[in-house]
Amino acid sequence: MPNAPRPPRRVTIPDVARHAGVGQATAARVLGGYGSTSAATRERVLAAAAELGYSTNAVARSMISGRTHTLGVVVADVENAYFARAVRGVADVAAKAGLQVVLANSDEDGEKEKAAVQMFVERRVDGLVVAPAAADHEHLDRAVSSGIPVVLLDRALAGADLDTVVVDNRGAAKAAVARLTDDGHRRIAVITSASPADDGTTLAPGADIWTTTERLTGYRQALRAAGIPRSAEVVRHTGYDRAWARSAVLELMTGEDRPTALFTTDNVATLGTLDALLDLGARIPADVSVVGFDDAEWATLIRPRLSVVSQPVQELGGLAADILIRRVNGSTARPRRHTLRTAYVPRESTGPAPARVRRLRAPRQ
Amino acid sequence: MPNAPRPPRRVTIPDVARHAGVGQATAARVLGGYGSTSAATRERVLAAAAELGYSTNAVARSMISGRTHTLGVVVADVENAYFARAVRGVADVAAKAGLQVVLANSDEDGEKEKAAVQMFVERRVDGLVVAPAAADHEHLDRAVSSGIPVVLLDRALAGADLDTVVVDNRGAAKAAVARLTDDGHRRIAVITSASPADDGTTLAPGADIWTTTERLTGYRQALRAAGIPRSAEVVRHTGYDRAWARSAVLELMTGEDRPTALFTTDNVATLGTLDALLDLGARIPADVSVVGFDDAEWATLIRPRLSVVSQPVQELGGLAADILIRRVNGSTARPRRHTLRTAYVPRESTGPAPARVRRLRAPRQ
DNA sequence: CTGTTAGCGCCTTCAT
DNA sequence: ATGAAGGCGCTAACAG
Repeated sequence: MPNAPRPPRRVTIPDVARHAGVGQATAARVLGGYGSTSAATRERVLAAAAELGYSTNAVARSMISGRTHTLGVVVADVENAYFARAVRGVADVAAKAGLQVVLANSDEDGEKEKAAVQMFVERRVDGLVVAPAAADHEHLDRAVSSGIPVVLLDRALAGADLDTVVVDNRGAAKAAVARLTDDGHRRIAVITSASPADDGTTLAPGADIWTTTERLTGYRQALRAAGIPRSAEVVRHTGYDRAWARSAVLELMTGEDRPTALFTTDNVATLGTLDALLDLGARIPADVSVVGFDDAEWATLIRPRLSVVSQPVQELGGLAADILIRRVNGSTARPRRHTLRTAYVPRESTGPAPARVRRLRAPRQ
Repeated sequence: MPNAPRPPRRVTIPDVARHAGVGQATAARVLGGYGSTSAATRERVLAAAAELGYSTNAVARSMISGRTHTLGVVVADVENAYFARAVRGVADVAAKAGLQVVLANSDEDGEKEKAAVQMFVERRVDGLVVAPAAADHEHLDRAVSSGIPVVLLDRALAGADLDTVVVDNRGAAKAAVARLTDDGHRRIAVITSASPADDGTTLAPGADIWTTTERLTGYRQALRAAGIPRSAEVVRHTGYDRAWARSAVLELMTGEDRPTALFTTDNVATLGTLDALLDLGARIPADVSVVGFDDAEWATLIRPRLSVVSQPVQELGGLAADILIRRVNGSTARPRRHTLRTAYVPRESTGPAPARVRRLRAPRQ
């Protein structure tokens, strides 16, 4: 990196003070909006400031106040609609409190997450929202003990004494799958994305699991409640990749004893699953029912419209910001888990199990 | 707001120095990674720092260097996939240069944008990426003259002497519509979203227009080139709202002399358009061809797959960050416009104009 | 190689 | 109501 030249010197309070012919402290008082000053001097100072083009130096102010009016946010990837919405939720609430949001993408990489948290601590953000990718939480605890409150978003972390904002993934999944069993489905598969670091057969050791694990647990509970044996469970981990999900479903649906219902735990899996079903010429829901986790703008675009479990993503982000702001303002309430409600949104992709399971043939392709 | 308590005092360099039994400057040299120190003292300082849990105060450092290692980004809305991708592009390049990204959403509101820019200037960000919503650029010029380089993203601003990263909207639109005329379409409509502040009939006065205007111009040029008279132009402004776009298309397609091809200038318009077409039972492309601007994950999910004009959104963001970094490092090149290439992606939603225009009936609904 | 000493721009006593 | 002086935590000269 070429040695960056330092920026030009900006107009400072002493400059304004001199120009206005008042003391430095006086100028500071009117420009900082504190203390008391006579209307007359205020005018002169303001005029001088305008004339010189003065602009507050928030860095210097932070130096003294110890607050940066900034919230750090670590998510896997802002490009992911889920995180984009969550970030928006954080940003909106933050903005109302005069805080800005600094963003970091972890790409589900624990090391990147730790590096980001470290930076945020050094930058003295006022609070931190983290959708954890790393399985441990030492780095987060360190942030907290150095005075920066942390809120976990979307995913809980075992053993972490941190505020956590999540949905009841297990219950939501269980309820969704229960609809399927109620409709007579006995052979129900789960299609789920694992972390990209993963080899596709087992889940990566990481926190992103928590969400997935919970949803899988909910699925199992629903099957159990319907009297379906463990041996009838069908789980496909596909890696966080649409094409991968597609081929997994292609294989699954053209095999023996294929499922009559598919539950996808995230939108990447859903997209790949639908790709496969479309290519197979499967009729939804006549041949196979599909339920996705998380709503999406295209869920109502496709025909049949996709039934989903929707979560209040923006609210999750907003609540995280809220909690942080409260802590910044001195709250010392015990950290706790906040669980927001999901909603099962029945649309057209789910229906009764077919009386006869039609055989699906792989596309020429 | 409750008066925020100031944060606890953190471990500082003097603390570490004392603990290590060295002078303050020595400790600073080790911890700041500059100057030279003996291996022995370095060890002691590092040990002391680790023991006390020292962490650099980037705020104090910024105070001196004048750099915050931060880029401000103002977009309409991170929730919008387009901006999410652009932000990601900026963040990736920024991260490689050790910069973080601070985010602000303008919601296409010029005032919000100005407030955000103002904040960024006060915070002394090292550079600013703005997808302008405001039509004027005084606030941006002020940022520049106060030493903060600005890059315009996605939208140019008339008369602004700023680096600008865009695509050739006009050319791309013209090329896409030309495909339609080549396919024999003579009645081609444009469906376009205007700013939400708008009443739906005219475009709001703002910069977001630039993109739209250019695309409309391209559309007109293509028609003209195909010998289609101005009187045959069909333009529907729908407000930035999917349902609105849907009803506009519903009305348009059930009326007299309906179009045989639709060109949508953004994804909200595309979504609403497809909603309408689906509800009308229109066969695509037999009854009507559709071309969208901007690719999307669902463009290949629907059948027929959607033909689109795709733009390198991440690259746009990355280039913006690049330019900024170069300027931070001292470049004084004249600001210029950088135009990235788009690609027309033919898929299945476009085809020859129908020989006989089938009448479409409004759905019972 | 190391320690001392000024500030960076602002807020904050403390006097006046 | 206003001014003078000290310090937030760090870097940068300058000596030694």
